[in-house]
Amino acid sequence: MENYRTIFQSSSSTPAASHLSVLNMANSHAGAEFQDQRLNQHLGLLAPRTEIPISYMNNIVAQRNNLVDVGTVEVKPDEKYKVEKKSRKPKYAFQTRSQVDVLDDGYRWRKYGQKAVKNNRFPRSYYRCTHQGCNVKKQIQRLSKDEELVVTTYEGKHSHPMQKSMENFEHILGQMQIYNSS
DNA sequence: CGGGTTTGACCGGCGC
DNA sequence: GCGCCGGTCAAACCCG
Repeated sequence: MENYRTIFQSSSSTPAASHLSVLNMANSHAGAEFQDQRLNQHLGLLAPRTEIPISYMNNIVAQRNNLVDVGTVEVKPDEKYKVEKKSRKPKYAFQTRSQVDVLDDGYRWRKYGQKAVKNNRFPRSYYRCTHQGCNVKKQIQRLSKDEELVVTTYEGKHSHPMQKSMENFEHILGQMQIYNSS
């Protein structure tokens, strides 16, 4: 059903590098499209002009041959992908190691659902951006595989600027533990 | 009262 | 067609 795939770093990495991993691609020819600016905006975490080391994300994409599809998200066949092409929204996931499920990412969210998902003891939570007319959603899911890992998935693009200051992002960045391939 | 969350119902897609 | 699964709705509820 989902028109994207989530990719995790192979777990065969060294302990030091094994924390993190993710990201996903909004479409099948992903790599080239991950300009920092766009990724930042789509994530909805940052003001457009903020400079942050999100470029690490690009490294992950560039190195995606070393990544492993964890299979948590179904991938649509190309046929269906084309059908949905015009209506597709950007969709990004990332993973944090954190005690708390919901990170303060600077936007206001209203929870509209919670579901138990198969093969996971933790429920998945569904949130919508509360800003009038803004259609962005996100899902938050803690993995039972590794209880400290929280996957956050953003869908859509905010139609408005972020209200809160940028400092909030710092602690998220700290938690993101982005895999650095170097 | 106004905004949020909780929670079971509902619904559509998909596989059998 | 049926049942499972994941996503959403919405009524009830909660709280400042």
